[in-house]
Amino acid sequence: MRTGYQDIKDHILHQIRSNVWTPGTLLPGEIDLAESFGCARATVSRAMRELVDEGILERKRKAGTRVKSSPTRRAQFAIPIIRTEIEDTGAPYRYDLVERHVLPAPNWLRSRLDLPESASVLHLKCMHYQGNTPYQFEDRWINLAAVPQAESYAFKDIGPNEWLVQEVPFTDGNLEFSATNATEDIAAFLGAPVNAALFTVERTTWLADVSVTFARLYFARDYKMTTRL
Amino acid sequence: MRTGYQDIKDHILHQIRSNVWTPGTLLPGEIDLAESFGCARATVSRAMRELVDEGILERKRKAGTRVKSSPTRRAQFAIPIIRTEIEDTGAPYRYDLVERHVLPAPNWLRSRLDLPESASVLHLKCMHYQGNTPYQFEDRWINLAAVPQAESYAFKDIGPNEWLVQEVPFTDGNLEFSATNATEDIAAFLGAPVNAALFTVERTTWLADVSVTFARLYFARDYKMTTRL
DNA sequence: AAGTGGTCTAGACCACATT
DNA sequence: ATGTGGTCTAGACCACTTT
Repeated sequence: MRTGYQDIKDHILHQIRSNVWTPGTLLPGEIDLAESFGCARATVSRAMRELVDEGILERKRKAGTRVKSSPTRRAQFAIPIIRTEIEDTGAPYRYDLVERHVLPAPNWLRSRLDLPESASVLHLKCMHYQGNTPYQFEDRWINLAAVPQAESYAFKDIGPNEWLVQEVPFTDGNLEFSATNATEDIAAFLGAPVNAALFTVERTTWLADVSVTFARLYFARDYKMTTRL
Repeated sequence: MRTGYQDIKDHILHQIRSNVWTPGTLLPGEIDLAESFGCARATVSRAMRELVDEGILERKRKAGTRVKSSPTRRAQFAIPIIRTEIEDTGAPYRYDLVERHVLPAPNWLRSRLDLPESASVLHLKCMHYQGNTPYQFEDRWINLAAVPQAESYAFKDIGPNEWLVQEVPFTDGNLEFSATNATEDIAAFLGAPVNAALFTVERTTWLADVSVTFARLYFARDYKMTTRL
């Protein structure tokens, strides 16, 4: 069998794991490695490039390739559609629209989404259930200038999360994870005591230079988001 | 200038963003695209492969390449060394060891780390400050069977996080993000009211089949972890 | 100036999933 | 059986960074 880029990745990882190549170590150059593996330089190159992507190695021209000293391993996690996430647990998914209003964008939202003073937004409050258990409370704001068709959509059966994903492409976004003490309102919706610590995700998405939507997602008590390193 | 893989990525992303290629659309094959761009197939291949890695496209042999219908874009975030994270803000970093004990592993930890009944662990409580402001309370458990040299290390000046990163390689790990109500103890350390919602990270790391360490990190109030999509 | 990684090419063969 | 992506090669030239 021929030596593939995956074999080289494995070999490098093995050297690191067995402490042969410790953080900071300078690895042999691509040409040397290619020779010792008996493969083309491009193959070594791909292996090393992927290890850089995975946060294991650092490369600089002329300086060579080193084992990253603070292995800033990048955790990746997917942002699933909530319906899928719940259905994957085997439980039925249920969605409820709690409130729906069109209104002028409040100031805090205007500054967050960089909206003009005249901006009009659609504000939705929704509940997502796992079976009969409250799962997430969604506080969603949609920029009607960017997504005018949202104004005529009821969101009675399909949540804004899912609808937006299908309807509107986006180019950029950011996520903020934090913890929030449950207000009376939200506590009631989620069936949690007032002041319970809730895992909270705030998400903003943009289509090029235009902000599309902002959402605050409050998860039920004891929710944990998990990811692998 | 020659057409590079980055140009092709940009072009594909542009088609998607301008709704020419909507979710589900079948893209031309590599050979066709290579011809229309006037480049080698390998170049197109790399562009598409990276877009798959980024969660934009889906590929299946024989079936071709499609725009992913539920753009499960993967958020990536780095797990920095806390000292670096703080120093990057411009503020000085301060570390304090609060408690340090060697003890038999409690049951909950044994089951979490898959430790034998006789296992002995090092338990540390530490505080991390940003300037004089409490930043994070760290509750750390180290498997002394995996890291015997920890027993003789004082952790007075360097935190276990940083020490472990330099000292012990790891192969796997997982992260859990959640929200916790501050207990009296932790509230005092972090200067927060009792019951304040604290963003919490639980991290387990393994070296092959041996568990290395488990940590609970409680962040100060209002901490937000941010990442881009 | 020189050495390293970064990218591209043109061609080849392989592996897999559908037909 | 066929068509698609997946990978590899051998060589070339470029770009960056250090000396």
